[in-house]
Amino acid sequence: MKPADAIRAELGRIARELGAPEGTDVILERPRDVAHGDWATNVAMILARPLRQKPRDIAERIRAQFRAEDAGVAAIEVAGPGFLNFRLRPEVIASVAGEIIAAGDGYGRNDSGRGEKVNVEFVSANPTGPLHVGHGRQAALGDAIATLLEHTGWDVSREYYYNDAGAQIENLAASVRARLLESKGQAAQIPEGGYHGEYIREIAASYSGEADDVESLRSHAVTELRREQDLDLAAFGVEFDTYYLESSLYDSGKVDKTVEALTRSGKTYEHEGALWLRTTDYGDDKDRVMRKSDGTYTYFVPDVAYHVTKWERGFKRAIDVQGADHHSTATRVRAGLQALAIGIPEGYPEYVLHQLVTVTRGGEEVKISKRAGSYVTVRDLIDEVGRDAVRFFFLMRKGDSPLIFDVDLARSQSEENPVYYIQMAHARMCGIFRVGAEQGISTDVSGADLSLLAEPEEQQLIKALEDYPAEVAASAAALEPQRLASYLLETARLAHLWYHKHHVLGQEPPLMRARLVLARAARVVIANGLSALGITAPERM
RNA sequence: GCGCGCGUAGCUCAGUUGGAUAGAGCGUCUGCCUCCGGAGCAGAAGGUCGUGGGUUCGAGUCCCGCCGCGCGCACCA
Repeated sequence: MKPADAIRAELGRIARELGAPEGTDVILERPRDVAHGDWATNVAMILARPLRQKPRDIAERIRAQFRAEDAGVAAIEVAGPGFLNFRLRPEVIASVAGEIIAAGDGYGRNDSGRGEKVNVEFVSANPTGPLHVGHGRQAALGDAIATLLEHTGWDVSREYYYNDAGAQIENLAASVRARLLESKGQAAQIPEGGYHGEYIREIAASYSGEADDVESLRSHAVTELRREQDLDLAAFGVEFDTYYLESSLYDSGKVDKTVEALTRSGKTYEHEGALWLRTTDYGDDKDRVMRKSDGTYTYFVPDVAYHVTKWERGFKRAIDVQGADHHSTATRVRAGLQALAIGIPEGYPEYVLHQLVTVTRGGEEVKISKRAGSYVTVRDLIDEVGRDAVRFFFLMRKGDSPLIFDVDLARSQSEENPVYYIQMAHARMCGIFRVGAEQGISTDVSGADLSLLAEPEEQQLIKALEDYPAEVAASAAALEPQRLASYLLETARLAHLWYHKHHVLGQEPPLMRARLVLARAARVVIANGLSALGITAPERM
């Protein structure tokens, strides 16, 4: 049993004896200030009202009844308005390092998802051009969220939705056709809303069919762009389980079926030749058109049909990662799903929205790339700063904030660059074992006496390592990878600090063995954390 | 105008779902370091958490108003 669990159990026992109401949560917190001990609880303050006693009096009674010895507690103090602060015996703290090594790659995982299916949809770029930086942020976010869910026991399916039907694809085909004709010396113009990037010329050049065969031209263009996007994703190290084509929703009649079902629900009406859905019944600020007066559907109808398939495919939970410029779709899609009244919960799907990305170089905003013309591609970034740095930079800020991607910082191989700082901490821990092996030192740590890990830097580092599973759980539950990123930065800082202050190799064998355990435990946590974020943990830099 | 989001150190941002004296990096200043990798370390200065109310033992965190910024407001996607 971990020290914290022992304390929690003992507090629970006493709380019951004092007559605490059923279901009283005993929460242990890591105090911000180390002067407040290793663990603290506010349970006495929580109990003050139901027990009708002063918080400090309750705290005193808990302290008196606490079996400190059994729980590995060295001292308990009552502080402030009624906090109970616990100080553990150093060897009890140190013992955690051994458990971390034993758990290895599995350290930090839990099964709170109970193996239930969850669908995580992200990127979902239209096949009309290379992926841009916003897609990169989505790819990093979506993939990390998916991995975090896997680490917490969910059966995750990564899904990519291709909007391969509709007006923009026609524009794409028309744009390629214009470049094709142009290359043959004929006058042609890219249509309004068409695509102007260099890649359109490349697609035109690789097309061998007739310019007037629009069907063939369109399919060629989509194929080429899907291939290109696949290469971008491969370079980023993102793999999807499913690619879902919008066109298949039309082909299979699912769109028509959805419209019929919505019409039957009585939530629609005809107005000025169009078919409307009463999305205002579900919190929208105005009703939305489903079928335009020209007979075609607006985009959100296939979106609703698409999400119905997620539900029917057995995903009781679905998460959509999207740019914040799409936030209005959330209300509409949910409204459509509710109107169908087929048992889909109100908050389905969950949305993780992220703000825009600005790329800067030399303090100036970068706006264009060679191939795409009007925007920076994710490939530009990966080529320039590497996959790991791109991923980390996209994950270190919460999605709610706009993100400034500083290319110079991401490239720099110094401690100013957070991803290098963390990877370096990992490499250093590995370096100890590498150098040890070179010097012929046995790095066998069996039977190490961990009570020798008593230096303040060691105790602090171990406590941080002990917090890793809770950080993973919190990060996954909130769908916020940046929490884990912050945690890793702090843990790397503590690892660097320890490394510089205390040597491992060259110490008396018992102390060295204990410190080797700590070095390995730190390595395990940093490696597991980086892996949860989709970032590699090199053994040397 | 309406909806969503965001205002925390000079800059870039964290902030353990409501806890104790609000933190980190960069920058600035003062020192240190022959080392398992100097891609280093110790310390200092720096704050009315946009603003005004409210909720309660306690608010950066929750609620309301106001100010500022971003995004969205099509029978586009």
